[in-house]
Amino acid sequence: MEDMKEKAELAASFLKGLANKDRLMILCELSQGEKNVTSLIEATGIAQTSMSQHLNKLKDEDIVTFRRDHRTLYYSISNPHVFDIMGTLYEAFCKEE
Amino acid sequence: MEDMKEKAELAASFLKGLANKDRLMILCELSQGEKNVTSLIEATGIAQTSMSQHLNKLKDEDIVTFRRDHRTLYYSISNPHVFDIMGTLYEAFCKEE
DNA sequence: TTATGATATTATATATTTATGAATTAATAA
DNA sequence: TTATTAATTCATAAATATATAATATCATAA
Repeated sequence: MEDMKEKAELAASFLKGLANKDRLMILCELSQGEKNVTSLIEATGIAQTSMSQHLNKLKDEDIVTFRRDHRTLYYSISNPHVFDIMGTLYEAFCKEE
Repeated sequence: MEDMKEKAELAASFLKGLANKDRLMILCELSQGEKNVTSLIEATGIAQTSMSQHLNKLKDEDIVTFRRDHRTLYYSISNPHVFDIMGTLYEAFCKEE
């Protein structure tokens, strides 16, 4: 009851992490494996400051994580449920018949 | 390429339709079958004006539809992909171990 | 050290979303 | 007709999200 409201709030917050064109494009890239920030910028055309902010939001929602190698940060998807959602979105919007 | 941006925009818009605590609670109710507005209000505690606006947004995104029976409007989920997403959210946030 | 490359943070303007009160429509019963 | 029930629409304030420019940090190479 109240429990359900809490769950709904958590779930909504998670979905808000995904519900943005740029962040979906980032996740689409990351679904192929880890990528560093510069290559994400090149692949998507998203501005550097904006990329940082989007990655930060994805981190806040525990959707992605990263590791550092020298100067370079490699990001990757850390929440397996994201793959399910991406799969559904692919079915719904990217499949031609 | 550009194609992907369009798809990402559509998908983001769809997710935004879902990414709200109140709308998830509404969809949770509707996942059991069609419900009229008054019973949705009773079940969720969402204010009447707010309920109307949320239902309208869900309609805009083609997530729900409705039929009228006399004075009463019965809403139901019209997009089957919503069930997939709800299933993933259930796995991620509502399953205790 | 200093310069450079890779990325994050801060500030801020703009746009979008959400909440709420007041008024409105649509259907039916009295 | 008029009143009532069921629901929507409109207006607007408050909260959040997004975009962008400027600055800062951190690691490394010269």
